[in-house]
Amino acid sequence: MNESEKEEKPLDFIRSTVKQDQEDGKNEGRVHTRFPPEPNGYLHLGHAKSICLNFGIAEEFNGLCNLRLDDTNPVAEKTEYAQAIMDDLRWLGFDWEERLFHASDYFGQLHDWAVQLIQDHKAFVCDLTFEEMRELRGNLIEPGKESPFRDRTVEENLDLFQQMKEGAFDEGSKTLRAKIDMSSPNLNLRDPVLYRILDQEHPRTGSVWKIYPSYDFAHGQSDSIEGITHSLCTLEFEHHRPLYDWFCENLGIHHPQQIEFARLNLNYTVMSKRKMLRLVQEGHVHGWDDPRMPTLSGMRRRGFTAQAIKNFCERVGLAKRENVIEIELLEYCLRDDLNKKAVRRLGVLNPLKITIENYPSGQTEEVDAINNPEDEDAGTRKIPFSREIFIDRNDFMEDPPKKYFRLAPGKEVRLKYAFYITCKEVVKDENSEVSELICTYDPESRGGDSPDGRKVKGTIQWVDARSAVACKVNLYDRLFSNPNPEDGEEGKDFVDCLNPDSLEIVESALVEPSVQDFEVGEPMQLERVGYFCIDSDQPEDGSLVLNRSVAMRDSWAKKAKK
RNA sequence: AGCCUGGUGGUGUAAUGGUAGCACAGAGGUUUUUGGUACCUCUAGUUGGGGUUCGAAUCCCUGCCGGGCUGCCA
Repeated sequence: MNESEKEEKPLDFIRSTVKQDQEDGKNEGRVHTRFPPEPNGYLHLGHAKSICLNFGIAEEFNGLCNLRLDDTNPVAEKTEYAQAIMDDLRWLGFDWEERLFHASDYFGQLHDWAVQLIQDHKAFVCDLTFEEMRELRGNLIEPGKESPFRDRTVEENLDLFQQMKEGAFDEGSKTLRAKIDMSSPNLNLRDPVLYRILDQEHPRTGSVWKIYPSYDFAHGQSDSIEGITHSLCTLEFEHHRPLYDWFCENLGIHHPQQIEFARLNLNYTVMSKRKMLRLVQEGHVHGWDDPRMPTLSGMRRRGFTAQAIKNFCERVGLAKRENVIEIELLEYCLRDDLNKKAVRRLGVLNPLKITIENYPSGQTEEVDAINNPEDEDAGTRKIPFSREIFIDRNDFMEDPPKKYFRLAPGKEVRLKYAFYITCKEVVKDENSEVSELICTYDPESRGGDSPDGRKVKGTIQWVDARSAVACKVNLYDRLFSNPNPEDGEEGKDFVDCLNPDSLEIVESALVEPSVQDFEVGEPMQLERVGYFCIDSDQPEDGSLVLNRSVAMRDSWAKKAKK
């Protein structure tokens, strides 16, 4: 991309702000963002949008982006998740260099700031129970009432807070709260909790802390400590911004700018960690990396490329309005990337045997096949061909409709890269199912052209019977049958919208021999069928399992449906 | 109900007072040894009503609709 093209591309509202700030010399022209996941689950496509935004902006504006694990709640957080987060980020291709941080790195500083607020008469220790606090908070239309403990002396607060820290009190018996405004229309400002007592081992700090800061008390300050300039988050934090600002101002520390954007929603799926956790725990899917999951690990296993995901994140755009992206855009991005990258192979999902009666039995030859018509550098390969082959059942019809270009009694088709064949006879089994086709071939048509120049409209894929490799294939479809499982009809749970056919297993497909040489996850296109890769979970007997990443576009199927 | 926030083709996103554009989806076509890809054409939009203005998606007023907010989650 040259400079003028860069100029012309319109900036989203966040980039416009960042650009303006940089030009105005705000933060000395520095741009520093961060990606702050909580290690309580796996990263998903929604996170990818945020990742691309934060790392993308840092790169575009000559800045930096930190990775910060927001580990303020040891109840739900695990190192397993932290590890997976880093694996996924690296796979996507982003590098935080030496800037891996944890909110827990700042527990000491956060504690000192809490003490500072107490000394400034801006925070107090509260003995209210969970229920009492909720009652006094008021509601959407009525102001709250102040806690009876709000006027404790600084000394008393300091002493109590110290004891909280030392573990003198039971979990839930006391909190440290900010003194802001119990009548604020923004409920987050009604004396929010800064610290709660949690009798919980922390994955990083062990048992040294008995109290843990809340999100509101940790996030902005963590940003501040790291010198973040633009703190980008999703819309649901909009109501927290006044609090974010309040802490930075009242503590007198560097004040990053929080900017909110709309999170990503995709139809036919769910995009919340909580819901995904349920899918995993209740066994609706086979784990966080189930290829039907919108997690990055699931998508990777399914055969998505990092590039396809990044392209998608760029195309979905960025704004403040709620959005639901159509899953077709995701599929488009995958096909678009794979079309350029994936080498082509031949395979049949549903084999139908063909005997070529005029081909000498016992003879085998090799035909040349192009590895990728979109990439000359991918070269060619040889595929074995002989008297007995298999084609896909979909490519034969005994009684074909008009404009059906594939094989039918008396019709001629081209076997890709090989010969023209003509169907002479249909053999049926005892159930009158088609069990085999007897065909003839045209020896002159080797390579797929005949010297007489006759037109053969249909070209189909095939495999040689003797050398083909059997494999199992997982065909994945959308996880939900409802476009918006997140808010189905009333009383309807999102798991009721699960698509019962989201996984179709083909037990005995046949592929050309070289497919065995692929590595796990390496993309291939089975011509005319779709994009596939070898599953990461391979059976111990050495047999092959393929995952379908996405089917080819199929305009014939669309037409035939009408 | 109160507060906050948002409304541009089916979906998403541009245009910030001057020709409503792009992508995906949909329809049709050309090319093709993948009914793929590529290419071409078409369909389709400013939430309603007032106002300001030579001129409004854009500014003002008002209605309507969507989303968020009453965790010691993040």
